[in-house]
Amino acid sequence: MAPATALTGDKDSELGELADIVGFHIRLAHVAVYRHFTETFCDLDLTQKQVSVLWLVDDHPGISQIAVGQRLQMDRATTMTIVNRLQERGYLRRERSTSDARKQALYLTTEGRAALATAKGCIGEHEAWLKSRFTPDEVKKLVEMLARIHD
Amino acid sequence: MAPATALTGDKDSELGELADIVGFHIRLAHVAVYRHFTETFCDLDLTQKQVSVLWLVDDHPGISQIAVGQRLQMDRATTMTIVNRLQERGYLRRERSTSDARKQALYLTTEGRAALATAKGCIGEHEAWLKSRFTPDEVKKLVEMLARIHD
DNA sequence: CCTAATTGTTAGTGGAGCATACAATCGGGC
DNA sequence: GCCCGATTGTATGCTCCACTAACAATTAGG
Repeated sequence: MAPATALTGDKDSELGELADIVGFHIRLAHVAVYRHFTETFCDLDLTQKQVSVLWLVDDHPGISQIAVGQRLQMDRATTMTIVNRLQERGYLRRERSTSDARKQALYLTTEGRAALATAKGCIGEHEAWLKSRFTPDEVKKLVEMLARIHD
Repeated sequence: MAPATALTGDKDSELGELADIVGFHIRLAHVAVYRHFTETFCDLDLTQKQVSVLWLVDDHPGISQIAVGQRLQMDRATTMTIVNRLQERGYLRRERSTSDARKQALYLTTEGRAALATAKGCIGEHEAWLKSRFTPDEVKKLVEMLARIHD
């Protein structure tokens, strides 16, 4: 091997041993997806997490904060800050649950539903960009393997 | 469907439509990996990024900051903060490159090499935890697909 | 030689994750 | 029915990561 700095950037992936680490590739893939997401969503000013929360609340009206956190792998404090932000922007509202007064029931506002609808359109493009790298079978396999990691 | 809150958390993945979004699974998998990483690395007090940088510098002594950033998908500012931290902790040092005075050449210190060696051991466990979900063929396929995303 | 591009640096902003502590509420055992 | 532990939400404060914008030094090319 060349002693040092034989890497004037002609190839893009001079990763060395690091290329064998699965977790490393997951992190890089996540960063790449995150970057593309924010680029295609600059006009909406919503993050992945925020859209996920809106989506989940839309699918499960009256869901509690803790349940949102569990499904999205966030602790209570993190969920709080995101819900706070979305509430400040008028996208969702809290109501104390009638069945369990400890819980907050979350609902989308009309504005929240509108924002989510727009976001879903953008996510369509985003997903197309992502899926263009794979056959439908590969997509299925990839999702299944990723689910094995986060479940 | 039940009108609201039929979700008392008996199943873990009541994700609804969200389950069809590839980017969403990547994010969840990343969070799960990140969490496990930090748990097994609490004694070392190094983050994934920091270890990646140490590893990369070890593989490519004299590498420039910009090259590190390119390979790890970070911009210059982010690379700066990480290199600063590692330098403050005495794990690497900067030298102005002789061939191009704009560049900083990065080298690990003895302490940095020791820290990296320890980190690699922990990463071994971490990777084993991750790979235990898959056959060797699946690991290969997964890495290959992730690389298609971040390249 | 002058201009444009590259690299590093600084400063500031915001999102996200985590730990801790506290209050309100619920549930089960007695 | 009452107390105690568990659950849920809330507030505070910290760290890390990613980004932008500006600026200085250096290099490369016309």
